[in-house]
Amino acid sequence: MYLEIETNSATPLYLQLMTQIKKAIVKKQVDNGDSLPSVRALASDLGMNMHTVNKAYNLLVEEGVLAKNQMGYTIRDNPKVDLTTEMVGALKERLETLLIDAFVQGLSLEDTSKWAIEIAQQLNRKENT
Amino acid sequence: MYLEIETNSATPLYLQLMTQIKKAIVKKQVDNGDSLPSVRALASDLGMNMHTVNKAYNLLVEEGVLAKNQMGYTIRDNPKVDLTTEMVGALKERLETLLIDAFVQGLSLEDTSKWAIEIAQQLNRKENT
Amino acid sequence: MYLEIETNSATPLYLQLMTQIKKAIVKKQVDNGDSLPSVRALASDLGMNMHTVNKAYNLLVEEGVLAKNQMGYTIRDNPKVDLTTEMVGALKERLETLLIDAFVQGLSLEDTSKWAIEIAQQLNRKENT
Amino acid sequence: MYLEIETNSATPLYLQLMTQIKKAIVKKQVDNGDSLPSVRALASDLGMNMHTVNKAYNLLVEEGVLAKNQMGYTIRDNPKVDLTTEMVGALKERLETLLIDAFVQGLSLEDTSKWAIEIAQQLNRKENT
DNA sequence: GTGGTCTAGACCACT
DNA sequence: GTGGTCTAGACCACG
Repeated sequence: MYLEIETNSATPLYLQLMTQIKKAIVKKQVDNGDSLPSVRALASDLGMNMHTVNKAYNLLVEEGVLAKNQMGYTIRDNPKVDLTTEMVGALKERLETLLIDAFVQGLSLEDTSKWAIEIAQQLNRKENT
Repeated sequence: MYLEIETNSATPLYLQLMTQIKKAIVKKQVDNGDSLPSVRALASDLGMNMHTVNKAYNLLVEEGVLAKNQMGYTIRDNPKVDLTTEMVGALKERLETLLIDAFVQGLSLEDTSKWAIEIAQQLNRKENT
Repeated sequence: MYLEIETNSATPLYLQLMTQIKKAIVKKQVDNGDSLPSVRALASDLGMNMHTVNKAYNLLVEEGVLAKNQMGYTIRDNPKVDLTTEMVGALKERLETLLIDAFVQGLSLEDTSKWAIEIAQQLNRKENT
Repeated sequence: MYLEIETNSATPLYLQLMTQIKKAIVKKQVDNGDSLPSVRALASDLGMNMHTVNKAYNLLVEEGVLAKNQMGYTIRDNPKVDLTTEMVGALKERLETLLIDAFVQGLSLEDTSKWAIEIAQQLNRKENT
């Protein structure tokens, strides 16, 4: 599992970390039950603060993406928790603002759909690292 | 132009204001050249501070959504001209993380596409308020 | 003398008016001694406030570009007042910040010089309107 | 990096600050990647308010002169990429009004060119402070 | 300790 | 009456 973190980015490190882990799951570079590096190990690997990794892991547990046990954190792929209406609502809202931003710049629904398809294809293309 | 602001929201007021204004443009509730309420007037209307509105207005000018002259701010719906590569890149990145979040929750590309279509239809449905 | 004023511009109207009048002088569309439209007339012509025209005229008198007498304002071309060191200093400062802005964007002295020559040629090309 | 701010100047503090920082970049007193003083530190150094420095920094980020990450602001001297047509247009307009102002005072293109060369030489003369 | 957001209030420039 | 600038001080998010 390769996690790509950009130190020079305005988006918070813990958020980048969260999406990178999710991305690895979506790309099937990790499987259900796989255990993640320890907080300390990953922190030193990525050159970031322990607290930052910890925060990301804990939020992923809340989202149902990771499981926490005595030995550490593991991937929790298939048996996803049921989609709360809140989560769906939040996603739809993000989608709406994204579309508004696109439309106001003169882009069409077709343009963005095309992008979405491209991105989805890239995510389905399994790559090991 | 009805602007819906939620004081108890995690997203900053000025960002909410920006999307609400863009939404009004996309929904064609306002037209090119229409002038916006004065910074201070809107601020007191929405129960927020002048500087917050000011920030939103100025950012919208930078995005090319509003125009500014000596007498205030006006809608600039017309030829947006150059979509910077950065802007497209930023939109694509937002779309990617959105899709990752959706997929990891078990949603499919079809699900999100369906939502996108619904949202786009609502945005095209002209509503006056 | 054609004066081009852009209502939709961030630069103050009185400043636009001042440069337009100076431009007409530089382009020799008006000559020394020519009288200018009255404040009221010009104001209604350009659709702006009397105070605004008045301010522009008075500042041009201060700069030595216009002369004021009982009958109104006249062009004061050739016998320019001596260049105060302040005025030269101000021009040099404007030039410096302009060059800094250009250089920091990756432009060279040659680029800007080329522009300056083009602009100067256009200004020398006498056009009557 | 020495920043020269004049409190008793007609030009706003945040603009002065912006040009001073750009000047330091052009004079190569700072390099790509160097980090800038924190908003609050610089503010107290220069005897101005945090928000004023903040505004200058943020505008410089938009101009592509600074980069922002979680830990603060850094110099971004490198490939500025796309010079927007707007930016070029704005510079040319500033140059035109500057030339008009110069010509109407009896100065020639040669005079101003000479100044430009002097200024450019001074900017190329590396000075550390 | 870093920046981001929001509020409050003052003064100035432009029309 | 419009926005622009500056100050002051508070609270929050990130690392």
